[in-house]
Amino acid sequence: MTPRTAENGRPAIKALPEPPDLPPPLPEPAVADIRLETVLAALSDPLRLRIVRKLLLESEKFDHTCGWFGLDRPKSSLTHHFKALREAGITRQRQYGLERRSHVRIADLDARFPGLLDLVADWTPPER
Amino acid sequence: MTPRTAENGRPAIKALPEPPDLPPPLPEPAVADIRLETVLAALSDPLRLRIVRKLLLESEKFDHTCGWFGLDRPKSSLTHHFKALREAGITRQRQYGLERRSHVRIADLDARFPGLLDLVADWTPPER
DNA sequence: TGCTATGTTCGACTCAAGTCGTACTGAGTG
DNA sequence: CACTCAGTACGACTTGAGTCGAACATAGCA
Repeated sequence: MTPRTAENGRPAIKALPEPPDLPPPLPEPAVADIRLETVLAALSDPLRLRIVRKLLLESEKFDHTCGWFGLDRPKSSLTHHFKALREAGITRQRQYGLERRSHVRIADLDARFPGLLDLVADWTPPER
Repeated sequence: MTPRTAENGRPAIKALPEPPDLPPPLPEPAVADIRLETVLAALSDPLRLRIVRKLLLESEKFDHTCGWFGLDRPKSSLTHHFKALREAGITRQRQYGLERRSHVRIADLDARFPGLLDLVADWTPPER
């Protein structure tokens, strides 16, 4: 594992290479249009913080469906939160048949807001 | 000016030494109790982002009154926002006679969320 | 004593966000 | 074709945040 920050010993957060031919991403802001206010607002919700953190720390394959997260909420709520993350520029979503899979736009966010994703990865959810 | 981060050339953001005898701070969370969700929510408002950024970049004396910011809002709105910043653990406020002066808890925030204040300092307000 | 200046407190209003149920869509499968 | 499964779309509800005006509090000063 290549560490994300050389100083600490935390596991790496690494952008996975994108396979060549993929379904096009759902509508999302361009890198230059990602706004700090919007990103912070999107990340101020504990559920979305959990989603992004889990994507950062536990991603195995290229991207993951809503169901992979094991969130105990109705589907309509999940749609809401995943849409918020995508429209803020935090995640990218692609349609694979029926499934809509998400991953974090690591390179884009690192370029725009260096260090931000480390804070998310280090976050600990509030107990109970 | 000692740079906050050695790599870039941005002006320093430095915690100023606290004079020995000061009025006690208004109620605020302890360092360990500062929550990322809360901080991000507090910073997701453009006006508060402006306040913190201005404190980081233009602070000259130890701390500043509400009026120093030159914000064109009624006083009750300012009270609301400064309280939100203080209760999130971002700023510290002290009462000097009639005035309530604020400064950013730089050391505390750096310890808890390294890099976060750099993002605020680098932020550019939306035009118009 | 009164005036001014700084800022709080309260309550009202508006609006956005989170929450969810229900109905729908569209791909895969038998 | 009928069925299931992943997820969207829509609308309703509730809550909390931002907005502000008006009234109040208090330190300093003339």
